[in-house]
Amino acid sequence: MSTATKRMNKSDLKLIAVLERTGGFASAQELHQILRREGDGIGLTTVYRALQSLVDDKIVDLLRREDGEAIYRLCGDNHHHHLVCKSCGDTVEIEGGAIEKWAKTMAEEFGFREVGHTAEIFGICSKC
Amino acid sequence: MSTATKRMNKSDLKLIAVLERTGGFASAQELHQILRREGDGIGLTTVYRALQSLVDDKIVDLLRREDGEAIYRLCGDNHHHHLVCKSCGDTVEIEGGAIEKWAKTMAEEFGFREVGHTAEIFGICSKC
DNA sequence: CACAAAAATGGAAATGATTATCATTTTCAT
DNA sequence: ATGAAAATGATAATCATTTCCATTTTTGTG
Ligand SMILES: [Zn+2]
Ligand SMILES: [Zn+2]
Ligand SMILES: [Zn+2]
Ligand SMILES: [Zn+2]
Repeated sequence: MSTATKRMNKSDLKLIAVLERTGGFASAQELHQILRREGDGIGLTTVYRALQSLVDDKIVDLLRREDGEAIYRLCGDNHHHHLVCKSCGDTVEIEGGAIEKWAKTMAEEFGFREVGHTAEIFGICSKC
Repeated sequence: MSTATKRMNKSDLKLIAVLERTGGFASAQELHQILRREGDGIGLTTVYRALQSLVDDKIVDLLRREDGEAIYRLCGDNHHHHLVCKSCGDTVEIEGGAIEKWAKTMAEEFGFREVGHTAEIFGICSKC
């Protein structure tokens, strides 16, 4: 059996730990700030490098915020979607069962692989 | 009959024309270069402004390249979603029947009104 | 342990897209 | 014509991400 040697340096592990702890998505800048706040003097460059390497190894997912900023999350995290109020900003986390199925079906139909998706709902909440 | 007042200035029309002519997606920088090459001295600022306005008016779609750069494309009037190849950028317009239902259901369940949604699927296409 | 080679690190500068400013020009209604 | 409002575009400012490069840490070997 060939061993898929994972080289995982200290920084990689740190980033994984933070991502586990925070859950969900975070940008490189945010992750860097969190680590700094916790007393870790890790450099921004290293954060970017570690994230890049984790993405290459398919350990974290890379998506984009609406403004184009890269955001990362641990692969395999059960993700959820959001229902956001355009007026007060209140947000509800919702399951996306139907979406997951839809994305998968569509991707298959058109022969896409390594598929991901984004989906958000926005409107005016009952309080507004 | 209510008048759907569309204010459409010269620059907006230029951008629409270029997008029609080129078809597919293009970034602001690319669109600017194309116009320049054709002898139009339009400024980059104006290109960004026009595109932003067209996006607001739902006349063009805004997506993201893999590197986060914004790309624009004329959008058909009927609401649809996209299946985008992360590698070559090829895009398939798809119907979102399941999504529409999901968004509506979720919104109702949580008492939201004036609801909209976004949903995109991305992956690697069969050619890549 | 000693020591050199390789890997990792991080500060500073460079890059590149997008946005903010602001003075000037064009459009428009009276 | 004429003043107000909208549009324009050059320039500077932002801000995330990359590059560079010098320094530090880790690792393998005798
Ligand atoms: Zn609300
Ligand atoms: Zn989902
Ligand atoms: Zn492709
Ligand atoms: Zn839809």
